[in-house]
Parts: sequence; C-alpha cells; structure tokens
Amino acid sequence: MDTTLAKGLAVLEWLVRQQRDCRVTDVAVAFGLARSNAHRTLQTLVECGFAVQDAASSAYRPSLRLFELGSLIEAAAHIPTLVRPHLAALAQTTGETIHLATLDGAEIVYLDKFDSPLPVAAYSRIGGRAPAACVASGKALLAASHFDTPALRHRLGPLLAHTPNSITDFEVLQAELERTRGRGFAENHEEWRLGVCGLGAPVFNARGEPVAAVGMSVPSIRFARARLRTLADALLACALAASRTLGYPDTDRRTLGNASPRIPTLQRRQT
Amino acid sequence: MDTTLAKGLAVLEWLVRQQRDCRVTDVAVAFGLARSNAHRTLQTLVECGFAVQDAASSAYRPSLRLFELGSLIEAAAHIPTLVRPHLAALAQTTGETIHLATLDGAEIVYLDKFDSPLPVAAYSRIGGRAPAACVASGKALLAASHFDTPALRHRLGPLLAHTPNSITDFEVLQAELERTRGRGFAENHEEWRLGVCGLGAPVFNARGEPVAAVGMSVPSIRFARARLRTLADALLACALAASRTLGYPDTDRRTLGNASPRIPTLQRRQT
DNA sequence: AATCATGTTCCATGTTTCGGAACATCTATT
DNA sequence: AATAGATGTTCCGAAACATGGAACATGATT
Repeated sequence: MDTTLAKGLAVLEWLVRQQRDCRVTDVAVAFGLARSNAHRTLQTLVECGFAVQDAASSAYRPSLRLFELGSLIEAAAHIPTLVRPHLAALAQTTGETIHLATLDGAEIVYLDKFDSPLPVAAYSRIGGRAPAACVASGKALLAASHFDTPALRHRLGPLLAHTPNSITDFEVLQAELERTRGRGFAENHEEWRLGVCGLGAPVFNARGEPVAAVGMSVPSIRFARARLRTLADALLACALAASRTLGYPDTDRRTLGNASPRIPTLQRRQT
Repeated sequence: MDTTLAKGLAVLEWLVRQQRDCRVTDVAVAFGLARSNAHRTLQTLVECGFAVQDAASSAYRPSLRLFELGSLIEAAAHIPTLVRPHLAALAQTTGETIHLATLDGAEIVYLDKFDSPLPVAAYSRIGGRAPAACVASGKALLAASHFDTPALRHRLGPLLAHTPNSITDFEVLQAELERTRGRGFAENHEEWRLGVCGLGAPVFNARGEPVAAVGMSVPSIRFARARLRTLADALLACALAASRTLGYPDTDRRTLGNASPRIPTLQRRQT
C-alpha cells in the first residue's frame, strides 16, 4: 500500500468535505502530520491541479478538477443527461420529488434530482448517499440485479435500523426483493426517514443491465393507497421510457420480469 | 513534491478518462511502470475507495467516489441546483442552448446545460472546458472579475487562435472586456467554434462576487443582429434572476456596472 | 499438453519521504 | 510602534518506504 498516496487522497477528500478554505496547520492538526509534511502534500495537490492556493491568504481549496473528473465517470455522466427529460416529465405529472440513483456497494448515490414544488421532508442531494436496503430506488436496484444470497449478504453487511420500519432481517429483505421483482417496482414505507415514503423502479441499459433507478419521494400524508397505483404506473412508464432511451429493447412486458436475468454474469459485477 | 502521490493521481485521472475497464498491464505500459508498481498503485486506489476491481476480470475502473466528491465542490454543487430553474426558463423562451459555466484558471467549466430542441453545431458537456477568452460566458466572467492587467495576463497566458475570429491580442481582449462591462453581457462571434456564436452574462452571489456565468450558444445562422437584442435582454433577465436567487442585492441597475467592483480583493482570488 | 501472457507476491536496494529546526512573514496585543 | 505569538516555508540528516526485478500463480491460446 502506497501510504503517501493514501495520505494525499485522504487530505484531498478532507479538503473537499471542509467546504471552506483550509490552511497548512489545519491539515497538519487534522491528520497529525508535521507542518512541513502537510505543506508538501498540499503543494503536490496544487501542482497536480487538484487544489488551488489562494494568493492572498495562502489557504487551500479543492479545484474544479474533481468535479470535472467526477463528470467523466460514465455511469454518472451519460446516464443522467439522457434520462433527465424523463425525470422532468415525471416530476411535472406527479408533482412529487423525483431522483435518479445508482448502486455503489451497499449504498445508492443520487445522480440527479427534481425537487417537488410542494414542501417535502425528504432530504437528498446530488452526490448524496443512502443505504440501498432502506430506500425504494435501492431496493429496486438490488432486486433487478439478481444477486445470489451470499453475494447479497456480503454486499449489504449487517442491516441497520434507521427507523422503526427499517428491515433488519435478511430473509425479510429477500422476500421483499422477491415481491419487488414480482410487481416491477419497490416501495419504502418510512424505512429511511420517518414521514417519507417512496417508490422506485430500475432503469436498464442496452445490454439489459440495471444501471440506475428512478425514485420518487412522497410525504406519508400524500402516500394514500388509492394514489399509490397511479404514482407507480407513472413511475414505471418513466423508468421504461428512460431504459428505451438507453437502448433497452422495446417490449410490452414489465421492466422487472420474474424471468431469469438477461445477463447472468451481472451477479458477479461490482459497481 | 510527493512523487508517489502525483503518480497515483495521474493514474486515477487516466483511469477515469479511459472510459473502460483497465488492467494492471495497461497502466504499467501507459506510465512506463513496473507491473508490480502499477499493481500496488491500483490496489491503493481500491483500498482508498477511489477505484473498484472487477471480481471476474480483475480489471480496474474508477468508483463513484470521484463523482461524489465532485458533487461536493461548492461552486459545482449548490449553484447549479439554485440556478437551474432560471436556465430552464431561458431555454424555454429562447429555444437556444443554455449553459452555466464557472471560471477555472484560463478556462471555463460547464456546470449545467440545457440543450436546444433545434439542431446545434455547438458541442459542450457538463464538466467540459473551453478557453475563457474565446467564449461569451468566459468573457463575461473575466470582465466581471475586474482582474488588473498583470493578473489577467498571468491568468490567461498566451492567447491562442482557435478560429480566424479568436482574439489573440491582449490589448484587444482588454478593450473587449471593457465593452462587455459597459453593456452588461459578452458576445462571441465564432471565436471558439466556427458557425457558433454566443452571449454570456455573469451571475453574482450574495457578496457581489461573480461566481458563474449564464451562456447561450447560437448557430451563426440564427444570430441576426435584429434578434441579438432580444436574446441579450432575456439572458440579462435570467442572469439577474439567478443572482437574486443566490442572494445578490436587488437593484434596477445592470448586473455589470462600470462602477468599481463591490469586492476589490476579488481581484486577488483564484478560482 | 505446452507455451504464452498476465496478475500477484516477495525482497534487497536506494530513493524519497519524514519531522524537527531554523527562518520568513503575518497578526494581534500592549 | 514595538513585541510576542502564530503560521507559512525552506532545509537537511535519518529512516522508512517505494521501487523493479525475479519468482510464482493463474488463466488463455495454440
């Protein structure tokens, strides 16, 4: 393990998360490094273009290079651009908060978002994360990925309760994923944040791999059973339209069939 | 300079730009490293969460961590979310391609974009770059930043010609920036891409600092002088509305006055 | 079955990083 | 204005760490 590289990456990430200009001493204290060491590390980040130093205060902040590279990550770059119009349409017709998410280990990462004009208790931001097992878009992705039992167990690790409604039993979660596959979309009943429910449906690419999920966050008050069916239909239509934009074969069947996965090897792929 | 850190950052960036899974040997060849060295570097990136290794092929690809960090960069994260509705409105009313950009050294970086429904020769993507002196949004930012002559010269370096229309003389550029400050918006007459013109206007934050620019890319064919005034007015209205969203004081004056800058120290700040 | 290409591990070598100290520069306080 | 304290930057000997070759493991190709 290249400790110098690890240290530099840690400093860079810390710098980003500080959300303010940081000085040599700040870094030295935060990481228990000698000032000279912190100084050289920061200078290297500057020389490599990952940070800039303010001429006046000599303080450091991350450059836009990280944003630039982050935009180049395929999954994060191309998919949102293509899917965005569909999200906008769904946000328009439902009036609810819509987001696009992808799976990263045991978590989902929000790639794009349309806020509801109505007040929402839900808090999510582009680039933000949530436990996949606790939110609808995460469950949709887990279901569509057809992980086998040991792979799923290893990926998720222990199931932590974030609200009283969170699923903490692995078998219960598996049954829930099975039900999700059956109906084509996932539900979340205040399992991540109290007062916030949600629906989620997977988006497939041209190879039939689930690459993202469309999610809808709805305050419990507006999540009546009568309305659920309407919202779910709109969501499924959106997810299917998005999948077709990505080259997914045009069929009349549900986006999430209970047939065998199109790409069996998908189970082994890491995200 | 921490060479190990520089090497790791270079490998990480290279990995992102490859847009495909890369193997140890690929990296070793590309950087002239020993296979063992490339292997250890990649393993470190994996351990730090910046890359993932495909279990089946043992190939490496960047993780979403970079996207996550990129999203946290303040300028790139909060501003687009707040400004997007205004961009959408402008795209709607004009039917042209609208983008949001910010200054990064001698270049601008595209933070957000709305594509025109009409065919456009312009090519830009979120996270992409263009020379600030050759595009309207860049000139708007340079003008609004009130750099003094040596600072501007140092920032831009030699002015390269990307088309026959590009400004390559520093004094000519300064005069152009002065004219930009006078009328409140910048113009681009095929100075970056032939066939593509543009308009740009700065967006200010609550402290009166120019933090971004709204740009409009218009094919030369649709860039008639009669229409220019209409487009510019819509652009200025959009930029002002966006600035107010960011807390810019509400005034009737032009967003780009010829008065002294609100924040004189701004001239020394680097982006 | 044999050969080649590639991923991974191991280790002696020497290059590079480390951190203390000295110096420079800026800020705050009297 | 002078002084003390804090912080940024440079320098250098000591020691830790990265380096690349070699060996081994694994999988693909002929």
